[in-house]
Amino acid sequence: MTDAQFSVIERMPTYRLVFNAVQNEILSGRLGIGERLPSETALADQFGVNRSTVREGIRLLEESGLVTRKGGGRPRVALPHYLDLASRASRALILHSVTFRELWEAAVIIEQATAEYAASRITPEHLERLQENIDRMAAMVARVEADEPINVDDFVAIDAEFHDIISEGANNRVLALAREPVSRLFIPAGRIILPRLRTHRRVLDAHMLIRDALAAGDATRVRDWMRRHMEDFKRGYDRTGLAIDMPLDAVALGHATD
Amino acid sequence: MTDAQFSVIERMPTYRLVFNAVQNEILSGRLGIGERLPSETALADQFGVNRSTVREGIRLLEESGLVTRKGGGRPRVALPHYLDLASRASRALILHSVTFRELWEAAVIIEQATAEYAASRITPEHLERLQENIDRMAAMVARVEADEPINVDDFVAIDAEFHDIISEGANNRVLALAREPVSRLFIPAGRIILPRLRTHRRVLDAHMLIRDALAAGDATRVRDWMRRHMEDFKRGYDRTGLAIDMPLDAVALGHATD
DNA sequence: GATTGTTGAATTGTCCGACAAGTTGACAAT
DNA sequence: ATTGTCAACTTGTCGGACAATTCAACAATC
Repeated sequence: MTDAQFSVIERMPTYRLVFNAVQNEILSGRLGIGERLPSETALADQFGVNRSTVREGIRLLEESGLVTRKGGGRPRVALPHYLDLASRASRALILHSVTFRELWEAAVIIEQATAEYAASRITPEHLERLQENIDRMAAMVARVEADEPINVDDFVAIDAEFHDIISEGANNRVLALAREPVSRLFIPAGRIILPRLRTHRRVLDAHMLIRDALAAGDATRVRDWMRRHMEDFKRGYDRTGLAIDMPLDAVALGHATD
Repeated sequence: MTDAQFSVIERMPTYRLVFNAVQNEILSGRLGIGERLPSETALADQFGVNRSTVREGIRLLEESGLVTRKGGGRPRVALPHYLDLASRASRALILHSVTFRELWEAAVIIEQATAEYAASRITPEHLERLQENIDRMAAMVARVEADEPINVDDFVAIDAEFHDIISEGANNRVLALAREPVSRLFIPAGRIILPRLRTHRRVLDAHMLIRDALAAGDATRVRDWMRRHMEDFKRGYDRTGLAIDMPLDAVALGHATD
């Protein structure tokens, strides 16, 4: 009754073979990071294929991040930065219509853990950058409270930067990778909440409390304030009237084209 | 004294313009998911460029996941699955020489949270799959304890599958995205630990306890057992004598070529 | 009626050859 | 030490070409 099961036959196109071949050279270290790739004609000769085919293979490498073409011209071998993947990840999540609930649940976990690790590892240099960040935000809050207009995007960017600095301070690249796409998706949400509810002062206060706890190296206090900060954000979202289980749809895009 | 600051001039190559143009068509919905891309010649005419140029642009789309060429041939518009990014993410992490400590710290956080959410959301269907998974693992453990040889890769795969099922049960795609690269990097580590320490029985016991707690919907118990399970793993790693702050180097690769 | 051939048009994969624009590196001039 | 010049090399883009596949519609068969 049951038909026999066959595994899919796949005959890769040549340009993909080129891609794999060069990729292996890079991953195995025979082509070092920063080195210039052999010229297209050289590769074409070496592989015994046409230059056009090599070019298509190189495009794959380019998009996969193993090769960058700085400025105008010569492509170099690069090691793809893990955070570069974040933009694609957040794009994929939006296309899959993830909800604010999913986003927030993940964020509250990751941000808390990040902050907690940071408490014992953050350096004076990071604390200084946090202070500088807070100063900038304080200036904007002052303007808001004087009813002067501010640029919402700038405020949100400063907010995001604060959390990014803590992420650096946590000194864990795996966690940073997990955090990045989440953090990016938060930005459009922030853009919606802030101007409607004018929660600027609350954000600033929370940041200062977190900074203090970090400076004191008090992990549980850091964790606790971060949690409250995140819950505040969720309350803000709730109060905008946006349904928490609605997808973060295309509104969130905006700077789609890299 | 200070030189004037100029913003970088960027002149994109044409193939990249093609990439952006088609990408926008897709993201804006004018090109629907599953639809076939216009033919290369059609695109070339439309953009007023050569077919070769269009092809290079399509390679970028291909690698970025917005277009797939099923089996042999015709490219279709696809929405990139977020989990597909994971292989690239783990590759990037390995190239950056992340340490087992970083990996484990992230994993313990994410797995705990995932399991905890799963406690209140997991479906009978998922519980059934967990049971089936446990049965398979039990069979292997029995063979190990009878000193019969087993395939380590199979055991590790079953282990990973157990955690994947829970991740599905947690019903949070953002968390699943964050979890995936971490989970993948754990696999090679598991391959090292298991055969050396023969911890198969311990793993199975932990899985059964977690399954029971999930079935009972007891979030704190789930969380607790998952934490212990993860800590067990770390102890296992410690006892292999591998330094926790050493990078997970190329050993972890192995199936590099997609 | 559903599966299995047939056939012809459309499309992809690959190749070749060509050329303008730009980059690189060496060397000369200021 | 910066600036100018020049030749060799590369990349980006173009045009045309052809075999191999895939697709869709239709015919044939059980």
